[in-house]
Amino acid sequence: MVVTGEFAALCQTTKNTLIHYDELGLLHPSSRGANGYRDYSIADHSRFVLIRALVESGFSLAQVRAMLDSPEPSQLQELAQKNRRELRRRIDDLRRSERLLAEVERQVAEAQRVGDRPMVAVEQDRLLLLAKDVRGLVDDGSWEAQAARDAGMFERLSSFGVEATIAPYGATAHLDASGSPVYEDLFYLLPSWIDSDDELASASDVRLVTSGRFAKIGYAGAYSEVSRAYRALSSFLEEGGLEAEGPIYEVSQTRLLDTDDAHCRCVLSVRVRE
Amino acid sequence: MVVTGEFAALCQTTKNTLIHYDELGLLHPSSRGANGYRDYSIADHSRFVLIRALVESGFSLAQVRAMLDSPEPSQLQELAQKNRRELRRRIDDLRRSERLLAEVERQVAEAQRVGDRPMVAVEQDRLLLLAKDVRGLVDDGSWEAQAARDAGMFERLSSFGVEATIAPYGATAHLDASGSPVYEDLFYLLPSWIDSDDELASASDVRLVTSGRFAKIGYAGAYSEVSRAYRALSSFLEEGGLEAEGPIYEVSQTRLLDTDDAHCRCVLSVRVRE
DNA sequence: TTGCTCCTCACGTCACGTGAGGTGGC
DNA sequence: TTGCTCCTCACGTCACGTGAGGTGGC
Repeated sequence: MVVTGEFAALCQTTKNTLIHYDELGLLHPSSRGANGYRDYSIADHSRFVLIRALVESGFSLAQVRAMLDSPEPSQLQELAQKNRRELRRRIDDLRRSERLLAEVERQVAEAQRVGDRPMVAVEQDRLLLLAKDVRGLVDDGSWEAQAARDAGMFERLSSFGVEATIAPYGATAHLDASGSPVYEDLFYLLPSWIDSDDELASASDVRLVTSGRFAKIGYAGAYSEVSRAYRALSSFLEEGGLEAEGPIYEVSQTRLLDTDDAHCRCVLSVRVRE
Repeated sequence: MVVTGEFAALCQTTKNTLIHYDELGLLHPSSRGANGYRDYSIADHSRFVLIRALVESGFSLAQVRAMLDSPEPSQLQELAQKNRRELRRRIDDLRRSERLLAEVERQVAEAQRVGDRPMVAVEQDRLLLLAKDVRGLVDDGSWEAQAARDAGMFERLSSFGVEATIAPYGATAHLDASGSPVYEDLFYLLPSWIDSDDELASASDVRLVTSGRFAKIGYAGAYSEVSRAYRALSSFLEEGGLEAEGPIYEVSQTRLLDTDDAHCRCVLSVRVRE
């Protein structure tokens, strides 16, 4: 007598699942004991494994039941083809998600590596996707106008795939007389696996920041006091006799950790003349 | 004003999902109209896309909420790593399922191609997994003994992966004086993508049927009358002056179509001397 | 007014999971 | 008797889907 618990262990599943399938008429045990105990056979195991394989291929329990109840060859063929296409789509989606998670890991590691001690490091090429009309994105005029801009930005972002949606974003800035930042362009930093060789770099809203030596400093704290990091960076340049070239890039590396103004983490970097 | 329906379209989702997330506190619209209408902003879109990316990476809504509520870098890192491993596992599973569906397609196509007209065709190498103690698998002595055999067979089968579970199965046979089949060994036909080069071929319960020319005939009907196919195959050999060599392989190609004895589809094949 | 949206309950669905209360075999 | 299983309701869960009944803007 192969009873429910034992059979569940053989099938690497739970009793509840077997009882559920029994209730649905998907898998009745081939016999019952005098005491009402379910008694499974090898044929039941074959059927169970088949059911599981189909369920994991994306069929619903109802579909599986229909297939096992009236197995028409041509219909089966059609279903298999349809589900295989669906499976391939899901595999592609999951691969994109995997890249997303890899990017999250990379960003968090980077944020932890760059502390609040300034340093000079070599950066690779970086692609910035510029957000037009910065004022409109920071302040907001009318909701309608913002919605229209939003729609354009949404589309442009999604054209880079899901990963772009957690792309680090930031702004370019220069310093005013008092050493406080004045922002110029808002941008998204495109993921490093996007190649800068192709047509992208020539798009009007994409800017390539070529590789080179950059002075960098990390900042974690309230966003309202980010200017302290700017001052620390200035002091570092001055003390090291380094000459800045071009704008300062303020990048919020980890969108995920960036939930309110009180807990902001970002990295400032500026190119230094060789 | 970017209202629920409009925002849902921008997000490629449904109103219900947005309302659900609002109720869960996962994504409150950044403001409400005087009439109670939800009003979404670009920040809400960023948050939504982030939520979706995380959900599709395998996080539950509760997990996503926890991450967005208190984003601890080290905890996030850990979660991302864990989910990435899980994702890779799921991708592998889906790829196996995809191969399973491809095998289903191949089998159904094969079953439709081999009609009930006998023919001679070249077959590639085939690997048979032999089921020991045929009598025990067909008749059954005690349930206990069968369960013990089952367990062994189950394990052996699962060692070939999920696809093996819909592997065509069958039996070898020879003909008695009246031209009816006498069965010898029960076997499973291992999927064609399993390579015969490795240690497999030397296992005691695996038999390699080398490639060559085979006489074949398909059969669809009640299993109780399968001997008609055997007789048709015999006649075909006789009329063509072909000499059979070795056993006749009776293979039920499509486990999926094989739900009861009344609707059986199988293929008979036997090697012909060159 | 018509046709469209929006809102809030409230219940349904899918594939199970989880006790609750009672029985059965060693 | 103790400790284990088994059984059958019945209700819970997760991520939404689906009307039901009422309101609001052009």
